Amino acid sequence: MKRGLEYHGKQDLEDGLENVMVAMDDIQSHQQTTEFVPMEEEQVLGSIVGDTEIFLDGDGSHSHHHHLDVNNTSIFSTDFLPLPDFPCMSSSSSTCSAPTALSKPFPTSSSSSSTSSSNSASWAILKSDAEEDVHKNIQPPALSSTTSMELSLLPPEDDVDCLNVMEDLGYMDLIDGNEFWDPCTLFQSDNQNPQDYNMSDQSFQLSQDHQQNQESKPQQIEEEGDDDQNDGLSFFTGNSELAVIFFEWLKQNKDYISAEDMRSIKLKRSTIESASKRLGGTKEGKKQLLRLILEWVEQYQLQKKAAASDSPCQYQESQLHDSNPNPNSSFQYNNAVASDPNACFYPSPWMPTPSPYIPGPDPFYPTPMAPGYTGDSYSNVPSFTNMEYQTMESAQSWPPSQFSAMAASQYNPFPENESNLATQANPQGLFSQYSYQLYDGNGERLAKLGSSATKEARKKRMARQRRLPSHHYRHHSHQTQHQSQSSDQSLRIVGENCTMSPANNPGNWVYWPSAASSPMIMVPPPEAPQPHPMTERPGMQPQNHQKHASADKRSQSQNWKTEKNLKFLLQKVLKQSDVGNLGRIVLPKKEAESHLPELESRDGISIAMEDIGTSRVWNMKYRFWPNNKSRMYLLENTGDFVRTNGLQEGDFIVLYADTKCGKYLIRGVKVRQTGPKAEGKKPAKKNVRNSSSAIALMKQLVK
DNA sequence: CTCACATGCAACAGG
DNA sequence: CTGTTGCATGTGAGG
Repeated sequence: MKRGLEYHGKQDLEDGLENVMVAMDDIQSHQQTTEFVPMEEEQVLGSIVGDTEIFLDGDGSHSHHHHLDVNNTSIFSTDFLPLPDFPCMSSSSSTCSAPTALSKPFPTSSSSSSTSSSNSASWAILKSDAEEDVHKNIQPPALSSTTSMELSLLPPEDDVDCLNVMEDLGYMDLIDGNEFWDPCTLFQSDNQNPQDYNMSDQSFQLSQDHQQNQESKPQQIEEEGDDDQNDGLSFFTGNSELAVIFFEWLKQNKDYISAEDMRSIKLKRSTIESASKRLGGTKEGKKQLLRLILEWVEQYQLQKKAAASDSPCQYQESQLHDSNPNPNSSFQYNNAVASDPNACFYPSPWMPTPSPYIPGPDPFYPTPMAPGYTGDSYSNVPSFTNMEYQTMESAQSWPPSQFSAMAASQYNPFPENESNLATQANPQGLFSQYSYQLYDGNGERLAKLGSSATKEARKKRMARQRRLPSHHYRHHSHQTQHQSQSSDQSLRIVGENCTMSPANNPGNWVYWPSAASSPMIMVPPPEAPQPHPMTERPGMQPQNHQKHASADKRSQSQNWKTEKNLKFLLQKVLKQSDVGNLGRIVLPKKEAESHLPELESRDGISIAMEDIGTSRVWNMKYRFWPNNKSRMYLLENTGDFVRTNGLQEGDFIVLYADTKCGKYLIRGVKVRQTGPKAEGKKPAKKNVRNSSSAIALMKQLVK
C-alpha cells in the first residue's frame, strides 16, 4: 500500500526530518565549539551524477522499469541540471559497476544491488520529467552548469516550487502528513549505533511545532511490507531500510552537516515528484530517491559548504543561524558527537574554492561511473578498483568526438587547449571540472566518469581526518626511490622534495592533500597509485580488483595523490600498433612537444615512468622519428608496461608529471569492457588530437 | 594541400 | 629465422 513516491502529503517526512535537523543543529552547535571543518571538496556535480546513478540502481529498478522511460532523459534535464552524463545512464551496458559505489555511501546492507542498467534508466527517467517543471520555475542554479541535479539552493523564501530536500522526501510517501516521524525512532531502531546518536526524546528540545508533531510520531519503524499503515507514517516509517539508510548517512556526515544545511537545500517539487513517479512507488524506488538526494546533498551541498568555509576548523555559524528557520529549536547536544575528538575537520587544501565545478575525478581514482568501466573502464584504470574501473572502462572509447562532445559541452570549462590544460589556473580543479563519459563500443555513452570516486575519496579523507586530525597539513614527503634506472640521459623532472606547498602548485598542478596512510584515488585514470611500493605487482591493475577491494585502493590512491602534485601531460588512446609487439607508442606530437622535454636528437632520452597503478617504474625512451618535414614522437620500451597493464587497443595511457617529486608517471587505463570488444569502438583516427575531452578526462585523473 | 598519425615494411641485428 | 629498428607511406581531418 505504500504510495511509493507519490506526493500525497508532506508532513510526515518533513516533520521527521525537521526533528533530525534540529538534532543536527544541536550537534553542529556543539561542534562549533570544537571545530567545524568543511569537508573536502573533491567533486562537484559531475561526481554527483556519477554517484547518483549509483544510487539509483537498486533492486527495485526492475520493478519500475516499466515506469521509467529509459529513453526519456528529460526529467532531470532541467530539474537536475542537465546532468553531465551519468555513467550508466545512457548506456545500456550492463557493465555499469555503479552498484558497487552505491553501497559505499550507504553502508546499509539494504540492497543496493541494482543493475547498472536500471540506474541508467532511472536517471534517464528522472530527467525526463523534471525538465518541464524545472524550466518553468527555476533557473539553473548558479552553481554551475555542471550541476547535475537542479537542486536549487534558493533560500527558503524563494522557493517557488522548491522544496526543502528533506521535506521533499517527506512528500514522497506521505500520506497525510499528520504523522510526524520521530527521528528518535529511527535511531532507536537502529542497532548500529544508537549510542552514537543519542537522540532520545529528551535530547531534543524541539520547537513547539516539533513537539507537537512528535506526539504523533511512530514509535517504531515499520518493517517493509507494513505499508498498510502508512497513512500516518512518514517516509521512513514505512520502510526501515530507508530509515537505516538515512541514519547511516547521518552518521557518516554528522560532522559536517547541520540541520541548517539540510534545510537550505531545496529541490524542486516537480523534480521530486517526477523522480518519484519515475522511480515507481516501490520501496526500491524510494530508496533510490532517498539515496539520490542524500548523495546529492552530501556531494554537492556539503562540499560546497566546506569549500565556502575558509577556516578549516571554524564552523560557519552564520550559515547555520542565518538560514535556520527554526531558531527556536534546540536540543541537548549529544555527547557522543561532541566528544568526538575528530570533530574538527581540516579543510582540504586542494579544495579551495567552492567552484561550481566539481573537482574532477581523481586521476588515480576513476570515477565509478562508468558502466563500461564497470569492469573496465576505469576499472581498468590503475588504482581503480573494479568498480572504479568499471566506470572508466567505457571511457575507453574516448573517441575524440564523443569525448569532446561530452567534455566540451558539459564539463569542459577549459577551452580545448590541448596542451595547456595543465596550465589552467585552477589548480585544484584541474580535473575537477571534468566529467567523464564513457561510451560503449558502439559509441554509446556509457557513463560519466566523475564523481563517485571522488566521493569515495572524500569519505576516506574524512575518515582519516577524524582519526588523524593533525595530519591534515602534514605532508609526507614522498620519497619514492624509484628503481628508476635512470641512465645518464634519464630525464627527471626537477622536484622539490616532494614537499607540497601551494607554491608548488601553480595552476596546473593539482594539489593532493597528503593522506595519512592509505593509498588511492580517483581520477579516472587508472587505479590509484600506490604510494610506492614498487614491489607491488604490476598485475594489480584496477581492472582486476574486486569492488570490495576498491575502497582500499581508493584510499591508497588518495594518499598517493595527496603526496604528489600531478600535472597532466598527455594522454593517448592506444592503437593496435601501440599495443602490438613493437613496444612503442606513438605520442601526439603537439602534447609531446608541449609537455615533454625537447629532444635534441632523434635518439631521444630515457625517462623513468612510474606506473601510477603499480608504482612500478618503467624505463622508457622518448624519442622522435623524422617524418617528412615533421617529427613523429614515440615512447619506446612500452611493451612490458602494456602487457603488464593488459592494455589493448582502445585503452589509453596518460602521462603525468609529478612536480613534487620530479618524476613522470604513467597510467594505463583500460576502457574496454569485459564483454564486448572494445575494438568496435576504435577511436577515429584522429581522435587523439582533438580529444580535448580526453584531456579533460586526464586532468581529472590528475586531480 | 598540409599535417598528424597509424601502420607497413625494409633493413638490420642477434641467435 | 626471428625480432627489432627506423623510415616510408597511406589515410583522414582540418585549413
